[in-house]
Amino acid sequence: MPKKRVTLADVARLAGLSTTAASMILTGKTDTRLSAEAHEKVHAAAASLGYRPNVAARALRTDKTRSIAFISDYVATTRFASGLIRGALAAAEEAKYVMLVLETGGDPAREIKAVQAALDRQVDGLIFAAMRAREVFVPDVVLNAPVVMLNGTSARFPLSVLPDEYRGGRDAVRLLLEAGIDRDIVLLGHNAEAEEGMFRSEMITRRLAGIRDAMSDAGLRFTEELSCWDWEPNHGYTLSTELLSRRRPQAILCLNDRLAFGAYQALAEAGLSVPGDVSIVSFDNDEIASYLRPGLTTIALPHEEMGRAAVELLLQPNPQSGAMLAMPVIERGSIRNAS
Amino acid sequence: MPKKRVTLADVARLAGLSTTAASMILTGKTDTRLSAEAHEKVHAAAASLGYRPNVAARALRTDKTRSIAFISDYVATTRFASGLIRGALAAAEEAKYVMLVLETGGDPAREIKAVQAALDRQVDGLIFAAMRAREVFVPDVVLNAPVVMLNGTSARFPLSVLPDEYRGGRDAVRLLLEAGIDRDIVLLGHNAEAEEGMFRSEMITRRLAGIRDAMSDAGLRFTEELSCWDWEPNHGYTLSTELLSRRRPQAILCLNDRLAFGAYQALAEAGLSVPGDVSIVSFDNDEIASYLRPGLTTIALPHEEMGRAAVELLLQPNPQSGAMLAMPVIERGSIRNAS
DNA sequence: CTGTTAGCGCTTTCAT
DNA sequence: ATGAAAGCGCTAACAG
Repeated sequence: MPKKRVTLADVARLAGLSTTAASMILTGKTDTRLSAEAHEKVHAAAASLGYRPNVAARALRTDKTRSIAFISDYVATTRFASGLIRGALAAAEEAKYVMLVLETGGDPAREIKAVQAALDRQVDGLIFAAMRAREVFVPDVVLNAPVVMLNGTSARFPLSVLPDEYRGGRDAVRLLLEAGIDRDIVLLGHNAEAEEGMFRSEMITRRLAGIRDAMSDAGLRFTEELSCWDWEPNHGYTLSTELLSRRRPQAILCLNDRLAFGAYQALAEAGLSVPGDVSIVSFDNDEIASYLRPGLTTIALPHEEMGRAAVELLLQPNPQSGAMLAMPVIERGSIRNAS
Repeated sequence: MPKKRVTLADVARLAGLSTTAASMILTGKTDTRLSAEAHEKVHAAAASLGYRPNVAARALRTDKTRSIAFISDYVATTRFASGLIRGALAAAEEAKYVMLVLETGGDPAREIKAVQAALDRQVDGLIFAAMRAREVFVPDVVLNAPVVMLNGTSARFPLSVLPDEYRGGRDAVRLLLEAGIDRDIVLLGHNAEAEEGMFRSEMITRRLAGIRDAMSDAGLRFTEELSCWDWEPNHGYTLSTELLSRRRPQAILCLNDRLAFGAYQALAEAGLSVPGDVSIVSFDNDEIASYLRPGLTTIALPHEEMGRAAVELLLQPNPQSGAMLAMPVIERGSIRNAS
C-alpha cells in the first residue's frame, strides 16, 4: 500500500497546534517562546506518526538541501578514489549531510553536465576531486555554492586539500639516511616531463623537490634515475631488471608502491633479498604495500583524512585557507639498518 | 554576486507566454497542441537565460527527483566497491539520474539513518549493495520506492543482481582440465564454516558447488583442501608454504586472487615456478592479478556490469526478475598446458 | 506566546 | 491553442 507520507500538518493536527508551532519546535528554533508543553506534544506527535520532513519542500523555502556533490574525474580507476570518497562520506554523515557522487572521466562535457545535475538539485556545496593530481578544470558556470578542490588545485577556487608531498619526499629520504644508507641510492620513476614539462603535475613536482632537497642536504646524489611514464608494476619490473644487470644499489627509492612492487619482482628473480641486499622505500601506502613480503615501508597518502578535510572545509562558515595534510610514514620491513 | 536563479516564470515572460505553456514545452509534453512558434520562443528564451529547472520544486509536485540511493556496507574496504559504484554511476548518468552514495559499515543503526536520509530526499529508488556477499539487512521502514539488491539478497526484496558463481566455479576447474591437469589439485581457502556454518555465504557456497560439481563430473577429487577464514595474502602464503613442505601439487585452485598472491610468494620462495612447476587458477580478477608475474588466470567478478545492471533494473518500469551475470574467464599465464 | 497568511518554483486541472 | 489558479510541504513574516 502506497501509504501517504506523513506531513507537518498531520503532526500539528495531532498535537493540536498550528503547523508554524510544529515547524519551529521541530527545527529547534531557540529564540521562540513556545510552552514546554507544546514542545512535548509536538515531539510526541512527530514520533508517533513517524514524521520525516520533506527535504524538497524545505529546500524550496530555505535553499538548503543538506547535500553536497563530490565530483571526481575517476572513481574506480585508482584505489585512491575510494579512500577519498570514504573519508568524505564519513564526514558528511557526521554532519548529517548526504553526498552525491558524480564521475566525469576528466571530460569537459561530462564535467559540465555533472555540475549542472548537482546544481539542479540545489547542493549546498561541491567538491572537485582529482585522482590524477593536477590543475583541475572546473566548468565555467555560475556557482553560488562553496567549492573545495580535493587533491588538486584550481585558479578559480582557492580552497584546496592537498597532501604535504614536499615533507613526504623529505621523509622518504630521511628514512634511508637514518638507516645508515648513504651511497648508491637509485631513484625509480622519475619522469622529466612530469617534473618540468607541460604536463607537469604540481604534486609530483613537490614530492620530488622534497626528495632532492633532502638528498642534497645530506650531500648525496642519486647514482641513477630511472624514468618511465606510467607508474605501473611492469615498468618497475623492467627498469629494475635492467638496473640489476648493471649494478646492485644499496637502496631504491620508488616514486610509488606499484613501481616498488615491480622492483620486488625483479629483485626476487635476481635472487636478491629485500631488505638484506637492497632496501626499498616508496610512496602511497597502496593496498599492495602490506601484501608484499617483507612489507613495504612507504610514505602514505592520507586518503580518508583528505576526504574528511574536504567536506569539513566545505561545511565551515568562513574557511580561511585550505588544508595541507601530513603524509604518515608507514614503516614496515623494506629498509635494512646498515649502520 | 549571488545572481538570482532563473525561474520558469522568467523564461515564460521573455517568451511572452504563460508559465503553463513554458512548462509544457520544456518538459516535452507531446499531447498538447502549442504552436511551433511557441515552442521556438520558449526554447530560445530558456537557452538565452540559461534556465535550469529547480528539481526540488518539481519534486514537490511530481514526487520524482531523478536521483537514486546507493547504500552499501563498505565502500573503500575492497576494490570490489569501486567497480560496483562506477558501473552504477555510469548507468545512472546515462539515464540522467544522479546517485547518492551512503555507507553503513553494516551497522543497523547507520543503515536506518542512511535509508531515512535517502527517503527524506525523495529518491526514486534504492540499491542495497553488499561488499561481503550475504543476506543483507534492510531496515524495516516504509519503502514506497523500488529496491534492488546488489551482490546480495534479501527476503523482502526479490530483485537481486548477482554474479553467476556456480558457472564461475565450474569454469575454474574446466580451465585446469582443458590444460590436461588431472591429478593432485589442491583447493586453497575452503572454509567449512562458510560452506555450511551459520555464517554461510550464499555466493561462496555456489562458487564451491560449481567447483565440486565440475571436479566430480571429471571423476576428480582435491588431494587437499586448505582452509582459512580471511582470504588475505598472508594466509595464502602460510598455507602454501606449509603445503609445499609436504608435497608439490600439480595445481592450486585458489578461492580468490589475494590468496593466490600469497601462493605465488610461497612458490617463489620455494624456488618453484608458476606455471612451470605449479599451475594456479583463481577468482575475482582483482587488480593484483594483472600485476603478478606471470599474470594470474582468474575468473572475474564483473563489478562494473553488476553496478550497471542494478541501476538498469531499478529504473525499469516492471522488472520481472533479477540478473545473474556471467563471470568472465580471464586467461593470463598461470596455467601450464600439461597435455 | 501562538496562529494566519503568503509564498518558494513548479506542474496540472480546468476554463476559456 | 493558451492561460489562470490551485497546491505539493514547508518556513518566515506578520498579526493577534
